[in-house]
Amino acid sequence: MQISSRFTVAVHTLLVIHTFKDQKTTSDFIAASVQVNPVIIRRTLLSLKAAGMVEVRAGSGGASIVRDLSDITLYDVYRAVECVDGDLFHFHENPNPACPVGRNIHAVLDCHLADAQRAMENELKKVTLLDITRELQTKLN
Amino acid sequence: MQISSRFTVAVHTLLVIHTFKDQKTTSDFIAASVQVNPVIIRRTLLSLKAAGMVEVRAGSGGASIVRDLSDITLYDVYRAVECVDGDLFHFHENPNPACPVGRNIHAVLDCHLADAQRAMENELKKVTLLDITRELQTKLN
DNA sequence: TATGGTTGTAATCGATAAGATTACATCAAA
DNA sequence: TTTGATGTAATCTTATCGATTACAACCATA
Repeated sequence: MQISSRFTVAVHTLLVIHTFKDQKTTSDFIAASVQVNPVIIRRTLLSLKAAGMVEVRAGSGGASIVRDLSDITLYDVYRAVECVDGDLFHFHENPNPACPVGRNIHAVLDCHLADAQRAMENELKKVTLLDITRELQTKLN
Repeated sequence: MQISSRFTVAVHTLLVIHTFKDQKTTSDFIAASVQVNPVIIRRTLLSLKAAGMVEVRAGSGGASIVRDLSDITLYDVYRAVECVDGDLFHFHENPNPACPVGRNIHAVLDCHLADAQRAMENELKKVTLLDITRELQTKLN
């Protein structure tokens, strides 16, 4: 199983808003670049808005980024749109407490899973949208 | 979306086989500890066998670990049972090449996603089954 | 203020994947 | 040969994602 594309869609969305900040970046416009349904983009924007990253103009249309790009990490975007209830690894629900292994499996495994998840998240925290937009600019030249 | 429970089920399975190595660890026996259907355990064992970690006695029943515990990392188990085609993050399929963002989104994002995935996997590589069994033994005392 | 384009949001659909379960052929040892 | 396991296919349920349709609410502007 994979982490859903909501994350990459959200990053793409933010990059479009930034790149075309002089135009009206409607959900249809963004959807044309991402090539997903506009409703997906609207839902993505709702999540990003809830996280305080963008503002969306209902009625007139368009979205803008309202936080400094250097203050938005990939991790922030990941958390804003991904439905992770906190745990990356799904644990089987009912290990048998009557068994010494079942009774202790969580105690011996949880910390290692948390370490792995944290390592992944820390990597995402290292990269800001500013970094990404600069890399994008380099590609465009 | 989460990584499936196949991974934690597989680790649990290996721990049961090791902990009860003096008994006949059938799929029913293991399933009773994990509390999943025995067929799930049999499929898990098939994967672990394909990865050269266990041998399973068809007919007579039971499974054994056939590699040194210090030579089996959590990452090995993860790869053996998890259907990851390689990528942890699912990328939206068709970014629009006619858009400067769509055309370059992979170029600017892929390496960061790979870094994050690698960081997670490296953490899993640090932990061996020997470590886990020792921690389990500590809990049991 | 009437219009038209846009957002917010619900509802439905199809696809995919996981795990549960049933069934049974195959196998190996007693 | 009987008995208890494994190997494996098939089916079912459930959950989630993304696509899609539909429409009310919204707002700038003509």
